[in-house]
Amino acid sequence: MRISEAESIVMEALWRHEGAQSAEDIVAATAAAQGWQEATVKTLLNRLLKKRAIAAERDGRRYLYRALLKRADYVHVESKSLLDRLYGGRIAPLVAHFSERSKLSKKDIAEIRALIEEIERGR
Amino acid sequence: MRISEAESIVMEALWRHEGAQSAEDIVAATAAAQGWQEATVKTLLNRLLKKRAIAAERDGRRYLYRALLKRADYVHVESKSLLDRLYGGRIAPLVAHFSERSKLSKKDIAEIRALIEEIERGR
DNA sequence: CATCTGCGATTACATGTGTAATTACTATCG
DNA sequence: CGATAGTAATTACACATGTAATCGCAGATG
Repeated sequence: MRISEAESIVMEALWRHEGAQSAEDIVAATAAAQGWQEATVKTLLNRLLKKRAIAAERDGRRYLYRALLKRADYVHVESKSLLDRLYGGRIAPLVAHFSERSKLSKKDIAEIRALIEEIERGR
Repeated sequence: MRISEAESIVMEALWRHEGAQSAEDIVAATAAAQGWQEATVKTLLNRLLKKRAIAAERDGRRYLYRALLKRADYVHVESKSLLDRLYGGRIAPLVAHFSERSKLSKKDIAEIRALIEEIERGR
């Protein structure tokens, strides 16, 4: 089941906190920044419920929502899809692309180098 | 202007060849693999024309189509969007993600290492 | 108890997208 | 010249998505 762009904004808000959150919390965390009305957030929450990406448990008069879909899983699916579609499924061409295009910063390069070394050290 | 998933398949077919191609060529290059009818490809070509992502020049009774949008630009927009949405705009976390998740192959690692070294050598 | 109020549930509506079928036009062939 | 065939243009239609407004119900309040 696909998560749309707008829905993913709501998911991010849920992922940012461990525990379950009320609709009000989610609205507070997203509406202003996105220029959304509360109703919009409610709709998105309902669609995510339909998609089983989140769960709701009653808490008195209201519901508390929490993510069922894990961020890492979502991130992986999205990333892999992009890598497959645009870079033949390999990561090096992506790095190469950014190195030519956006010019990687010193920091980016140092980070990647450190990562690679760490991976290689770990066999 | 956004290029949809299906439309991008057509763009890829156009990008694969330098010169302009006929609708028939594009159909041959995509329809079977996607399980599309010819009409579907025609629709996509027209939508891409509307979006100014491609251009058509008359060639006798038919048209020859060619990409206006450059693949590198498309790839960049898509990649940057993903990086921004999921990895805080930095590339190292993406590499880290795949190193944990998909397990990078020896070849991937060697490629990335070579890239980094090349970049660093080039200052 | 009658009402208000805060939430969730339902409904709305325009646009985008996937996927075609149908229509219309224009060379070409008999 | 009229029929045919290959193309492109127009129309179709269901479902997804962005973005809300409205409805309805269960407690809180006077």
